[in-house]
Amino acid sequence: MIEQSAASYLDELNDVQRQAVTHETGPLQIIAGPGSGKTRVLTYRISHLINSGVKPWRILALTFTNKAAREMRERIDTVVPGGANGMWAGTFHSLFARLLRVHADRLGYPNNFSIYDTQDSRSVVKQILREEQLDPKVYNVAAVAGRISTAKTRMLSPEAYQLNTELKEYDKQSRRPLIGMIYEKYVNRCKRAGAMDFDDLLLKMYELLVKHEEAAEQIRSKFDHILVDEFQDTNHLQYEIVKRLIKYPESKENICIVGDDAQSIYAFRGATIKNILDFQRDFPDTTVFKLEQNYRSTHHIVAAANTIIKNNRRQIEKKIFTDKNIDDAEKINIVKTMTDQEEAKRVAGLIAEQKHRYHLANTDIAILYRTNSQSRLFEEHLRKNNIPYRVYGGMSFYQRKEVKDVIAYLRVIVNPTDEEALRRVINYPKRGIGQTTIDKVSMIADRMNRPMWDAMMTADLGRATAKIRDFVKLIKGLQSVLTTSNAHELAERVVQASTMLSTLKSDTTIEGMGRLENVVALLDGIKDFVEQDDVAYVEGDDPSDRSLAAYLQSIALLTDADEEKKDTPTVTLMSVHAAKGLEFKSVFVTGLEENLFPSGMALQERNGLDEERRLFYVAITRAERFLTLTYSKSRYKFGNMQMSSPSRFVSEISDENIAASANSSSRVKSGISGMPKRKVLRGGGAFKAAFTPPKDFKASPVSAIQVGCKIIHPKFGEGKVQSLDGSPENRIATIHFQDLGQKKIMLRFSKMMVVE
DNA sequence: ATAGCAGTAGGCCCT
DNA sequence: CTACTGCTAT
Repeated sequence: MIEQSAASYLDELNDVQRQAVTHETGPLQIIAGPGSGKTRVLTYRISHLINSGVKPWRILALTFTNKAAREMRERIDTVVPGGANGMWAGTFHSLFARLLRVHADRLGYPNNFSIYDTQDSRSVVKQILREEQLDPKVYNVAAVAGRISTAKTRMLSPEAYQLNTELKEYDKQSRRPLIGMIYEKYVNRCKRAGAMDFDDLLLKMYELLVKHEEAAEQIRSKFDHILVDEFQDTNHLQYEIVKRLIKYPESKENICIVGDDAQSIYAFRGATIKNILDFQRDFPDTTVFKLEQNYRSTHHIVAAANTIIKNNRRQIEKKIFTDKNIDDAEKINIVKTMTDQEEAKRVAGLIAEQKHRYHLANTDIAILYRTNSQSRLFEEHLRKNNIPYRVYGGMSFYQRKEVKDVIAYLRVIVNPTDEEALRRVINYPKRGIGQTTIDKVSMIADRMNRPMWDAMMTADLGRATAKIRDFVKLIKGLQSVLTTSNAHELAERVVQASTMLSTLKSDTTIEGMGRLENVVALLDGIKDFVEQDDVAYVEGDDPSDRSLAAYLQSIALLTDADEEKKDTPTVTLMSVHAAKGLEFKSVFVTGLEENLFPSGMALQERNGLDEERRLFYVAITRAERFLTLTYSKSRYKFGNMQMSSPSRFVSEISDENIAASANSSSRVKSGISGMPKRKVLRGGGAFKAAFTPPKDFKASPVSAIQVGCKIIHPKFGEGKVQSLDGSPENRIATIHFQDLGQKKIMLRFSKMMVVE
């Protein structure tokens, strides 16, 4: 029986793929180039394991997005009908959250702990900064939260952070010496709120495995096989956890990691290729397979990808090849425009043309960009051309205010100590509880060393006491039906009882109606969740956890890539990061300009350019047949028109793979030498403070500002650059202004135009 | 003490 | 462009 079903799928594989799929026990590493059938190998391998008698619930498959896990499940089901039932497949965060629900009490958290998203985390930091009266300009919220996140990923406790000289020194240099103290307060706040942030889901899992042997043993013994997808994008902490799950006495070390160092694009948030190298050290018996045959793209695209990635230093050696040597395969098209507007217009036009000429469906086409803010112009022009599209990323459904509000109510009902959720709804809809009262509650809570909720139930708050008690009563009333009603019924009660529904209904503006629609859509979504019963059965777990807590957990950990498709087939607009793992017949990679792609920030970081190049590699290898690269000579940035030069990546592609229409004249070599010369412009220098910039004022890129340049500053007027100081990203120019004398200016924040 | 408004400063990278 | 801050009316 095994042989028969085996034959049907093993025949679909090439030699290397088959060896990887049928490899029996012991550590396994699969290096998988783009389009090399990685997902197929992974799903067939799991199917094969199940066919050979491994119980699905003893398999742990860690993916990067929930969508990837879902698709894996579906594909396994087509090979082994019903086979994926009970398999542990999901993201690191979602599976660990599930395991932590069982063991949270050992770590001092309630089992119904909340999950703080990035916004919540920042809001906690902001509270602390306000209380400590730290200058928000110096202590930038995002930067502080970023430092805390880095510390957690490096497994440093607040105490360890305080003792780490390197971190201390860095903080001192960036004039934020108190980050260690803020970190400590942050951790206490989260703990008091019974909340874990995204990093905690990993960190606490690690803590559980290291410090709580009984729980660790229980978790380890659940799994016979562990598979990790996109291993190149895991961070150190994730790898440490995986190691502790699989390395123990008598372990068969059935671990399979799949990845491609050339597609590592998350170093900026701690992913490290070092994990791959460490893996070979930690598991010396590892069998390695390299999937090098590309089944996705034409030879032009594969050739371009190979040429580009060769420019990177140190990488695992491999040569991607294809036998799709179609003679008339379309070469790569390069489109150059004068403005970003025109770029969007051309792309929309080309899409219309391709659809017509090659009978492409909307879903065959994707527009990729480096930053989400670039989507706006494409949307505009696609609309003009009546091409349906869908933008992924950016503000997702669950990040909208009204949706977050409903969810915040639900969070408070499940876990009233969740302070971020509480703060969100304590005065929404308006019930006369202002900042002063909230601050007072917070202070009392601090003194009691208890959650705000406790203070709200008991403390005397003067005039506001009655209002607060009413709110407490509202929440308690909803809590009392928590066990008797399902998540959907409860959510309906919430919007009624909180008067959110009537408040929204009374708003008859277009936006107001949209908000109401969103809330209704959310309720529908909760209903779907409650009614859906095809969720994996997991041995030892509640087979059908449709509870409100389970719902909240599932939505807290959604990623951009998980957004559901609408019914209408659409053209896809997304960032290159979000496009990882996807493929399209026709791909437009846009905004290929220096300081955009590669991004200016990345260029200043060590190894930043290499990561940008890998990102470009990922972008172009998404294409099956048609690849169009676009760039513009100018672009609006920060509300200013900026000149831009073509990305160096474009010139790294060999001419033989580029379509003839994109002749040499459009292939401008990158560099800023092409800066147009400008006449000296005299602004209204007569009044010192009231300088008005000339009409054709255009900010020049920072790189264009050199010692000796004459510049015009929009406020200070004309001046001459005396000297440049500081790091490249924090370049400080000393400028002698005609009217104001010497001034030091941070180039990052000011917009100046070079005149000579 | 709270709510709504208007002006302003900071900031647009990817999770 | 937008998310905060401070002001003013209630």
